[in-house]
Amino acid sequence: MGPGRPAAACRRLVAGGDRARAGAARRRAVGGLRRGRVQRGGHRPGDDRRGRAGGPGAGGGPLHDAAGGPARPRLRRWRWVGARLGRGRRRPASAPAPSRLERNEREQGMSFEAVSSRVDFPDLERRILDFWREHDVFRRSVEQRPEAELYVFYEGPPTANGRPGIHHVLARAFKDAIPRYQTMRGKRVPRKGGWDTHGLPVELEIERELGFRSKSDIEAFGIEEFNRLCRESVMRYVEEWERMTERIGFWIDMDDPYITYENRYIETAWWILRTLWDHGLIYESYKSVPHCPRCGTTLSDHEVAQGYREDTPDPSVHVKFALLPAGEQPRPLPAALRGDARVCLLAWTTTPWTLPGNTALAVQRPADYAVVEVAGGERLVVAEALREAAVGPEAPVVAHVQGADLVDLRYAPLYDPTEWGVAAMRFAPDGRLTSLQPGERAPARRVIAAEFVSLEDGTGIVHVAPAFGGEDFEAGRTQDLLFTQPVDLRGNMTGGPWAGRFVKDADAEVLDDLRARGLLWRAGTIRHTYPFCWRCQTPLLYYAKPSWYVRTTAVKESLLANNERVNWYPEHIKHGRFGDWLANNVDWALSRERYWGTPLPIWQCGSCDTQRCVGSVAELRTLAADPTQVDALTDLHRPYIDVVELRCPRCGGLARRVLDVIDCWFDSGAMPYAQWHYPFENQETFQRRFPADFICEAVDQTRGWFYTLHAEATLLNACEAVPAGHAFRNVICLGHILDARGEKMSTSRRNAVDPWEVLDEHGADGVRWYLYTATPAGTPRRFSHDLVRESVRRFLLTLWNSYVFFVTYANIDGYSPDWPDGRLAEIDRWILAELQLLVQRVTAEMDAYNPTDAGRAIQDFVDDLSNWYVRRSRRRFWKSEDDDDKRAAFHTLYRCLVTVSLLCAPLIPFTSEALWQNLVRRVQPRAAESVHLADWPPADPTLLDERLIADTRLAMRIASLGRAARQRAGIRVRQPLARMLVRLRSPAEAEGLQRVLDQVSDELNVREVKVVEDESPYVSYRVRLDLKKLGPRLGRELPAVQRELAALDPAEAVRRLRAGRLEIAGQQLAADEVLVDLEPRPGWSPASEGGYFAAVATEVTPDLLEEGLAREVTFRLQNLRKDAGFDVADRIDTWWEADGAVARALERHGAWVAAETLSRHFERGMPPDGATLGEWTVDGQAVRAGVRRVMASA
RNA sequence: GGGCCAUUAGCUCAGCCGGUUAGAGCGCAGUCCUGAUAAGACUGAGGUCUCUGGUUCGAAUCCAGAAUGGCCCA
Repeated sequence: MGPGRPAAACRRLVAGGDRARAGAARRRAVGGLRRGRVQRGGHRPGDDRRGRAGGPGAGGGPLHDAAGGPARPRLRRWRWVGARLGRGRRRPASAPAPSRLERNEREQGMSFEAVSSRVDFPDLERRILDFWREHDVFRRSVEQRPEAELYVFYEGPPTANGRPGIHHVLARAFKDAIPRYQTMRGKRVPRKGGWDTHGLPVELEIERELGFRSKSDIEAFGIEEFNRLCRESVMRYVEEWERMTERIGFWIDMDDPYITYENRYIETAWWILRTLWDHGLIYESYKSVPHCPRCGTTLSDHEVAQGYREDTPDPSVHVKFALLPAGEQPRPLPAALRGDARVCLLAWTTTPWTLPGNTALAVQRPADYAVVEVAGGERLVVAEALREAAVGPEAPVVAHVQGADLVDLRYAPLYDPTEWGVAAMRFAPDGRLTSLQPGERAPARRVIAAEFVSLEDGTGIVHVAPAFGGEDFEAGRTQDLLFTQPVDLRGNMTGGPWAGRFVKDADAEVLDDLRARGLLWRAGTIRHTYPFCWRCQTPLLYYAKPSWYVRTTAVKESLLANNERVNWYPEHIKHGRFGDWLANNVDWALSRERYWGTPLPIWQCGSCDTQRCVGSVAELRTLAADPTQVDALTDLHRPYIDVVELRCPRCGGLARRVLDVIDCWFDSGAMPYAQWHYPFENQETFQRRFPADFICEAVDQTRGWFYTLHAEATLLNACEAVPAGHAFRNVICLGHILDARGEKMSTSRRNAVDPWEVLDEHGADGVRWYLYTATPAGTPRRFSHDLVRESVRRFLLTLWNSYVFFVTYANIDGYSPDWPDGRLAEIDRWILAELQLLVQRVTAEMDAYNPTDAGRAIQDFVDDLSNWYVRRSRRRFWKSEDDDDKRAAFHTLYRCLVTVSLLCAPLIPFTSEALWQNLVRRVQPRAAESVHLADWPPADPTLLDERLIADTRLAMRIASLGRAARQRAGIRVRQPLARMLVRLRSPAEAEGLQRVLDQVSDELNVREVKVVEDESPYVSYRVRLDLKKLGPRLGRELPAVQRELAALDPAEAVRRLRAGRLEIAGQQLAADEVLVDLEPRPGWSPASEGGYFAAVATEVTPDLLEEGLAREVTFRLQNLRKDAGFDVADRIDTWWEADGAVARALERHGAWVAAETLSRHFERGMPPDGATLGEWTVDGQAVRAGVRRVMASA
């Protein structure tokens, strides 16, 4: 028997005896597990082998019994949560007296409910959900924390107009993690749900269902019924949202949510508007606005921002505007433009349909314009800088003029809509548009100078149509241009040959017409970025019309200043995307000419035009011409509110409401106030819960909710109506989930992944874990089943298996956390040190709103726990003596698992709960009833040992080197080797490795690991400079030193270096400034990496060989046991037949093999009938064996 | 046209306050280990660290420019 083996052998023998004593309970636990495997897996290969090997007798006796025959009732292992919860249901939550069943199990040593490694996470999660529901865990987790320790979370209301997609799961997963964490940190985190119910999306859904094509369809149908349908449709989706929300474990109070369509919510919105109105921050203006012709409404800036589409094809046309003859000009023509030939100004446009609205051409005053001659003697005027691009290089230039020379010249209109019956209008001195009075002369169409004219594309001459573009409108107002609007709000031409045509459809016909008239110079197609309606995908038109605005530009500086108080994650959003947005702030277009939304509370007098803003229902009643109309209102929406007329306080006339509703984004930004019906109710609650500590949404909300929240807070704060100018202190800004093609997922694009499919297959925790750890919150991520599956396997299953391992052996030994302490082994102190590091790290990351790195740290820890701690410690759990070492191992693993379940709780609430219930709650009745009612674990600095962590990392690294060395020599690990040499990077490392050396030798199956400094007998050398140290010292001298060192004999260099007298190129080099690598010599199999060197002695002596063969046979026997379906703890009789070295090995190491395989008898000879047989070739020899289970005597 | 972010192995991602031979997981090939593990280890194949310049003794890392992609703005 080889050195070090006898003791292990003895321990194993005793272990077998001890297991036998553990009795029936254990067999129920572990044996049942085996049965479950067969049942769940169906027909498995192992069954076949067993049948063949065992022959006819295999069907009866103990085998039959163990395989799940009728002899024992089946255990409900898969329902452990349910079983546990079932009991919990019947007893008062606060009086956890152990049931008789529990006591029985305790007496039998069953500390924990048996669990299987073959876990069904979705099933497990459903049971946990039942548990939470029945024990009201969410509510209690909030209410058990002191009110004084408030942590405020705002729920960004989902738009309830569509089904939830996987991208919503992402947002809700992140929204959930932080509040759960803060709760465990002792904070009270109320989480009031909310629903965004208003707006175009909802209307569109109904329009689609009713088959409507325009607003007039709605009017004809009736606003009352239309809005009723809108309200109903919203409730339809809310239910599915609630289901998804619960399923993924997002804890939010959905029993008392704020709903933006409720009267009290609307009333708060009115209060906000009234407050702003009183401070002059609301105004009406006639402006060019982005208009959706299908929805028939203005879009706000941030709505437009949602809908830009790149690569949109549009006409790209150069159009000729003929100058009027000299006689009709207000001043003499420049010489270059005189003559008989027709002179045209060449303008470029991508919207031919706007040409009928043209009333001016703009040039840049200081720019140089060329006059070129083209076919037919016609002359074209175009900016010199763009001449070649616009008319080609071949056209001869006949003259140059300045932009200034062109200003004020008159040209012939391409079309004159006034002839089609379209009103001619002009701007009044106050900026408002007025129709021309009869007899009033219209402003002439002429050339103007403008700043916005580009010399980078087009022709340097810009077609101006004040009815459409924003710059055009402003030019019209400031330069007194004629205004004609030949297009209606539905985007149809209102007169002329194309009356009734949609503008985009009219484009081609306009071009045909111009071509026929010789006014088209060139027509092509351009692909550019163009805005579309963010919901209905109709191309937007810029259209001049009256609209209501919030004067956000008045508080721009405050918006910026208040942003400084917000922590953005990722940080770059703050001064990047969001900061830029604020810096480029424009007034908020507030009104919408729609139906399902918060009614704009502005009434205008029919006689004197006086406008007033109403800030509450009570005020409305006081002002109403007929207060009973207000009393009768049960719904503040249109059309009911529209009938309320006010008595004008100035002239006594009747005032009617301006029929608009407001931008639904304003609703969402009103949420901090409106969710409490502030200031009409809950003043104190509001004060305590403003601003929020935390919000979280996807990055598109920078222009959406993040902005509206921030803007309304700043505006109200500027009005001194609320105590802070920022609505949130910390915000996680999530990157989008992309589909397989890398495109953003969204309901409107209909490419969203169905979350149910993913949740049903992988479980919520798996999905959550993937979402947290795959990429940092702010970066976009692709989503696929495979990625989630991998995440589950890599982390959840690893954690689960460590947990199963613990429970299995804890039950065998009747472990209980109240066992006395053991004496910690180095490996225990190591994993506990790692655990402290983990606690610190996870705490810091969660404090920094970084679940990603928190999760990754946990994942790394669990990997170490499973693949080093548990793997290396297995035998310590098998040992039977109730000694210090075993207790230490159990306590250590227990502590790790419990702590991990706490650390994971905010991220994977289900699995954490499962661990907690079984590991903690079951054996410690006074512990928190749920992991989510427990406190966050503190780090224990006394357990933190950085040195030990470094030493163990080193041991792992050396073990890896050793495995590589074995691999290279082709010697399997089961074959013991005599020696391994290790050369480390420093004496300090050598010292550190000493205390973990036995982990290395055991892992590598070498009898001795020797750390050497002078490795010269075994190796040759290679030397390199330590650049990190020498770089700063030597600088430019470094390459020379490097050259000379390379020329030196390495062995000589090492000798001199160790003698402290290595001088190269005039530089004295210290021992730690040169790195020495080692190269192999015969008899040793080396491996080296990163300055470390290891070599195993490759000689296999007969002694070593025999021990290796004994191990080999042991391994085969263990597999045979497994195939036979024996329980881990079953004792067996073993017969074997072999010759030669194998026989010698088994004779010599028989006792050890017997102990390892729990063999009561280990005999050479023919196995009897009924034994399970195995036959193998080991070391070239045939080996046969048979095993038979010994009936338990208990 | 402008801004922000990204670009590292076939895929998903680390690394990035400059340092020697750039890593992990998945996938692939082979070998091994294993009575907790549907796991694990080792080896191999697979990288011009997007490109071009610059700074530096030294650049995946810092700087400038470009390209590509995503998001946002105009």
